[in-house]
Amino acid sequence: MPLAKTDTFDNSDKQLADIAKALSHPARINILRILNERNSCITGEVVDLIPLSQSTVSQHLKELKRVNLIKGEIEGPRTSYCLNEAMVEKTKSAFTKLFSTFKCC
Amino acid sequence: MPLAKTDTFDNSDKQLADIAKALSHPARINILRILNERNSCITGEVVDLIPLSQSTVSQHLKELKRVNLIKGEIEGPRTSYCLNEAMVEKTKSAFTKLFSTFKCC
DNA sequence: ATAATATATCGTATATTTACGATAAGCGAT
DNA sequence: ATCGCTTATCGTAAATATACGATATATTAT
Repeated sequence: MPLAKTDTFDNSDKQLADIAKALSHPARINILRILNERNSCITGEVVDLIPLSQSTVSQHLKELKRVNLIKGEIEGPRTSYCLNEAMVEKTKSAFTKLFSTFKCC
Repeated sequence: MPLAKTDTFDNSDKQLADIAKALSHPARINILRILNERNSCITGEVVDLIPLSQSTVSQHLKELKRVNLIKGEIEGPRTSYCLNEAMVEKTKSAFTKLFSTFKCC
């Protein structure tokens, strides 16, 4: 974003757009699905399941953590990730709310 | 996306990620709301309501059109845009389905 | 024909994203 | 103390995204 006229947009739209951004890569949706199935997962397990390098997967995890969709807990030498259920639900609500404003929905 | 290992991801996840990308800018969410309220709108009206230049707004419209969330119809010298209701509903369903797979939702 | 209007596209600058390998930092075991 | 393992971060390259002004194109009106 070169210039920041962006400040004039509605705040909740900015938040929703930001979460949409976090969901805008198939690897990250994949990661959410994995964490949902396994309840929790260390980085290495995610890396084994995603066809991307360790460092790239780590970046995707970081992005999901940035928007709070997942939580990471350090357990000795590893990090255990899991869904942040509260945020997942909040996100679901936010999308539901957006679509409910559309006449056709 | 420098390299294209992306081909190994689930196809519907790739589609959903792509739509999420289209929703990942507040201006574009704003445009969807505007088109919903007014049923249809020419480019110029959208430009007047969005704090961005004409060319930038045109790009955002193009991105929304790329994923089929909106339709554009040329009407003489103008272009009239409206929501693609079928796609809006499909998108709603896709998100609903995604979130319904999460245990917490 | 020409002028005015509307809008998409071009050219361009900057920022961000995505990807990777390499490195650093932390922990546990030896 | 050192080694091995795990993972985050650094450095970097390439691709995309975002923004703008300028321009091209098409249509309507004069």
